[in-house]
Amino acid sequence: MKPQRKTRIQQKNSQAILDAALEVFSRHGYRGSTLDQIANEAGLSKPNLIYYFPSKEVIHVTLLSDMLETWLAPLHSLDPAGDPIEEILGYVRQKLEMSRSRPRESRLFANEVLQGAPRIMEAIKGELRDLVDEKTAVIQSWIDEGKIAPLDPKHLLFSIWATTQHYADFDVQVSAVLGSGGNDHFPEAEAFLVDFYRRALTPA
Amino acid sequence: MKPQRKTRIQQKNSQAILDAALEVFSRHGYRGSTLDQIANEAGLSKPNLIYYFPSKEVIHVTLLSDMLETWLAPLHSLDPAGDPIEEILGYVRQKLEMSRSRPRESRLFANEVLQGAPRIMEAIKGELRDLVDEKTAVIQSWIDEGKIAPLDPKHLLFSIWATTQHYADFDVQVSAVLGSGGNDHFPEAEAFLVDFYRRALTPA
DNA sequence: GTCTATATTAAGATAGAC
DNA sequence: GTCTATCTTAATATAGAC
Repeated sequence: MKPQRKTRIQQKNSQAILDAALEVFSRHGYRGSTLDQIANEAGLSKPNLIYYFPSKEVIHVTLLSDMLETWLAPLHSLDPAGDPIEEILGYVRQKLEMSRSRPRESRLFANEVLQGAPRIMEAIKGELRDLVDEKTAVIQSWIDEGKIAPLDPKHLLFSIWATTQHYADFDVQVSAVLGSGGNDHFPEAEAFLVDFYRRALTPA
Repeated sequence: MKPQRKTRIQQKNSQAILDAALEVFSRHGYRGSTLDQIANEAGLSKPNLIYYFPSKEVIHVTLLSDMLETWLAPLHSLDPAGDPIEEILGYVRQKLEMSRSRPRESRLFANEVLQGAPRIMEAIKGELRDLVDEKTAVIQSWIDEGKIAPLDPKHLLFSIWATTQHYADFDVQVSAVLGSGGNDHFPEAEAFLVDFYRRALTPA
């Protein structure tokens, strides 16, 4: 047998570690998380965990890098040739869907930015900022053509990030305020946000 | 001299500790913060800090309790007898002003909720939820009278919390994306949010 | 009221047997 | 590849001198 880059068991364990680390880091932040918790969650011993990743920091950076592409994908897909209002509403829907399907990634990112983004500032000032510049230019052109209301495009994006990620990052507060047990609040959140943004964006 | 409840020096040191703790907890979360950091920031020795507060947890809970009243004040002041749109826009302005003047409190709260709100869930399910129920009933009555657009009142509040607190909690990302050095982005944030909510809330 | 010194626990990481 | 045992450092907290 030729040597493989990773055996099946290594693939499985690496994945289990990253999944466990996402669970722990997303709730407790970097410094609030321990290798013991991660190893426990992954069903591995602490030294075995260190066999796969050389340090706590490497696990954290791996998670952040892995998620970045996924995180930016919805904004990438904003189509300059599409219908302006529907494009933006589609972006809102996709971002909310990310909060629904990947709440841990959202909280991981929120924790990192709250703490001053020490491990991800480079990407924020690079990739993210470039993409925002590109897409806000598109939104500005829609405004100039009178196709959507004249609202500052960058602050419009901030509002979309804030309102959609809120349902992942502040989930315990949302559930506590809405009551009604373990209900899924995303359908009514989507109905609200789509209606809300359509009203705000439709030109007078 | 009669004994005082607290000498002047005790008042000063207690305050210095709480201020330092707010600085540290708001950036690193509960478990990510250390008494060393707090003592250092307060200009006191670690044992001296423990002389004033019996434990790390007590300091944290004190901060959370102290801020809660301040935090809910803007929503308390929403006046059922006022002009509906102006009342809600006033609430948006007050919440944004809180993000500007008290970003550390905002981040402290965000950290706590992100981590599942272990130390504040009681207040969220009690005081906060009761107040939200009271004020969303007011907003619903405005909707029923056709004075504002028919948008789910609770999700409307979530959106206001999310968009205004975003400028405190994600400040490093906002600054990185907007660029332009150490500029104060709050004036343009206020202009955006007021315009945005006025459009969304004005009945068709 | 404040300090130095230290007890105690837990965290990140390593050594070496199997 | 995985484990037990352990090293090292740092964290919360306490004891006791001043």
